[in-house]
Formats: sequence, C-alpha cells, structure tokens
Amino acid sequence: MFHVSLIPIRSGSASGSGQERRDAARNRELLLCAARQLIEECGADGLTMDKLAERAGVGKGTVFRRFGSRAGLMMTLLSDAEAEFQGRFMFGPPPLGPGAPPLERLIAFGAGRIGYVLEYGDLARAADHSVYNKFEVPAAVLWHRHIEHLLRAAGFDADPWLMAMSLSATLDPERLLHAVRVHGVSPERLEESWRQLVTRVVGSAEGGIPE
Amino acid sequence: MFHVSLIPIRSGSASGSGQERRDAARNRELLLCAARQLIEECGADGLTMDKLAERAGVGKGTVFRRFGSRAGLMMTLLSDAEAEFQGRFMFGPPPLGPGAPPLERLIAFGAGRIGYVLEYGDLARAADHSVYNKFEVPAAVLWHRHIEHLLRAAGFDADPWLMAMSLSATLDPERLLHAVRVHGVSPERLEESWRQLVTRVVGSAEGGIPE
DNA sequence: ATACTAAACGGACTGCGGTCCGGTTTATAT
DNA sequence: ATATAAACCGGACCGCAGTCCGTTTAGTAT
Repeated sequence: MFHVSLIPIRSGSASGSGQERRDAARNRELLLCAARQLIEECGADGLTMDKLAERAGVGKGTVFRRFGSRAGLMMTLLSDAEAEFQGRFMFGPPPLGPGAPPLERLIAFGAGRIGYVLEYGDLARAADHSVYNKFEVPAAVLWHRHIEHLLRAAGFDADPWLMAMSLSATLDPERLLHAVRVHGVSPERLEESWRQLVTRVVGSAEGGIPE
Repeated sequence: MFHVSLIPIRSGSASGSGQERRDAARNRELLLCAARQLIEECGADGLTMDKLAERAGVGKGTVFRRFGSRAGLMMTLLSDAEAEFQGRFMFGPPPLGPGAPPLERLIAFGAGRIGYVLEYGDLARAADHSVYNKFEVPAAVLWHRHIEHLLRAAGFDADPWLMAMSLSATLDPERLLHAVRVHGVSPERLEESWRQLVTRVVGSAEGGIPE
C-alpha cells in the first residue's frame, strides 16, 4: 500500500511551505482531541464551534483559522478514513482497485462508499454540509472523476461527466442516511439497488476492458 | 384542467377549520408581497427573515408563525408554480400526463422538473434547504411516488422505491444549478443525460403499457 | 542576549434562523 | 353592549457560524 500523494483532504498535518509553529501544532492536536471527545459525548450534530474552542482552551478565532469552517473540521476528522478509502479504490486490490472490469469496480465503489457513509454517519453528513460548493471539495471531485473514468472504461460514451454526477447524487450521505434511518432500508438493499443502477446504466455495452 | 385536491404545498390560503382572522389574512398578504419585493431587490439568497418582518411592518414572530421556517416561506412563494406542475404531470396532456408510455412520461417528467428548477433557481434551492427532512416535504414525497409508480408501470421490478430515490437525487435543485452555473452545462444536455439515465434504468424491459 | 517580523492568538462582535411569552385583537356567545 | 376565550401579535432573546482586529508569541537575524 502506497502513501504517494493522495488528494489533500485538508491541511491535516504540517504541509505546504515552511514549518508549522510549535504552538500552532499543539493547538491543532488539542482541538482534534477535544473534537473527538465532544463528538463522543454529544454526537457530531451536537458539536458546536464555541464548545470546541472552550473545551480545547483556545479562542474561537483559532478554531476557524485552523479548519476554515465547521465542515472543514469534520473533513479533517474524517481525513484518515478518507485517505484509506482513496487508497483502496485507487491502488488497492480488485474488485475495488485496478484489475477488475470497470463495471465490477463501479459496483464495488458504490458498496465501499455506502459502507463508509453508514460507518461515519453524521460525521460524513456534517462534512458535506458546507453551505456552498460542497461539490468542489477535493475528495468529492476525486470520486466524481473516478466514476467518470470507470464509465468511460466501461464503454459508456454519452456524457460520462453528467452521468457521474447522477451516480454521485445517489451516494450522497444525506440521502443514504435518510433511507437507512427514517425508512429502515438495509445496507444490503442499498448496495443491491446501486448494483442494479450502474449495471443498467453501463448497459449491455461490451463490458469494457479490465485495467 | 382540474383543481381537485392536489397535495397541499403549504398553508397558502385559508384552509383547515373555521375562518382565518382578518388581521392574520392581512399580514399574510403583506408578508408575501414584501417577500416578493425583497427577492426582486436582493435575490432569494439575500432575503432574511428580519428584513422581511421589517419590510412588511410586522413582528418577527408573525413571520415564523405564518411560514414555520425560511424554507416554508420559499415553498409558499413557489406554491402556485408547484401546483401547476403537479397538475400537469398528474392530469395534463401526454407525454407528461397520463396517456403516454411510462418511459416517455419519465423522460418528460425529468425535463419538466429541470425546466422548473432552472426557472426558479435560488428560490427552488432555498425551498429545499430545510435543515432536516427535506425529503418528507409533501411535494417531494409526491414526486418520489410518481417516479416510483412510473418505474413500476414500465416493468421495473427491482426495488422501485430506492431507484426512485436515486432518480430524484439527479433532479436535486442544488446539483442541477451547480452543473449549470459553475460548469456551464446547458439545459438540453441535462435533459439528454436524464433521458439516457431513465432509458437505461428502465432497460429493455418490455416497455410497459401506456396509461 | 536583543531586536525584529511574521504568524498565531483570543474573544468581542455581527448577522442569521428560530423560540418564547406577556400583551393585544378578533370573533362569538349572552 | 359586554364578557370571554382563543387566536394572534411583536420584539426581546437564544444559540450558532463565521469575522475582525488589537495583542502576544515563536522563530530568526544580529
């Protein structure tokens, strides 16, 4: 398993030019630690930026300088899991990773994403809840590109970009969680419906070449 | 064109038991009028509940008692257009209304919805932006049921409920507007991609019976 | 050690959606 | 006309995300 430059999730660690100042690093750890504590106590939805600042013993400005927004904080908290998932579908073993036929990979991608969303629940939803351009977040762009690429590889040649958007919409955390929590849909049912969807979309097109 | 009981969009007019009090009716009109003014001046996103209350010359509490929330206000503002659209796809002429084969109706439904969203833009987005259960709004439930019904009629028998959810996701105002405004996608491209999607989903299933 | 600068800090402040409750108005019954 | 109760009103109030700016601090050059 490589650790080559995945898509930068967030300024999780000392990246960019120069070093990170000591106090900044200390506060970052303090904040992340306090955030995990609070989420355990109140749930992701119960975490407020004020409580976080107070718990970590820093000013509110510091919280926002570090994470930019509430959604940014949530992304940072998810960044490990996210990087792991990215690693799996980009470099991992088939059928999720390269080596399987595109359709198989699409099916596995959806299943993986469904599992991810159900595992992290509110956290994933809160991370998506950036008021504007939640579609331009690096991770989201990567998923979109990945789906688009698999569609092309599977021989789908009618506007793969838009079709990838439609497929991404299906995997939206808010919708998935709503189906599961409000309507009691099982993860297996979600996966099966996703399988139906992508299978039919890719269609009886020749099936594409494994890669 | 019938005016039989469509799905109640919002408490648009004096519904329910008894009469609406005079002052209440007056204030409702004042508020709707002021809201339209403000949207013309500042756009839907620029409308705040405080500004609205001030402009209408009523207290803030009155605004929320009337509409419940910001999203509720937006829905009320859209209720005429919404009722008209509902009337068209439920009772209007084919291919949107009954009489055409299910697949044709599905295609027409998507096109209609795309047109609707693009026409009302931010207003439609703001109406959807109810923090919780934006999926349980009566109008949304109706669309979902309609799609599900058309899927069944078209011979799709593998979890039409979830598939309707996926298709609804594609028509989400936020996504559609993002594609158009940020990526310059044309309405025609959206419609064509929707056509591809539903055609493939319904698949080479026998095609269903016109109804 | 000292002086200097850029970065980080903190908390008061703003604007927003939404709630609450004591006072007021309207319709109805007498 | 008068009493009564329910519906309605207004605006102070709350919690929250996000911003601003005067102050402090960590590294660096001398």
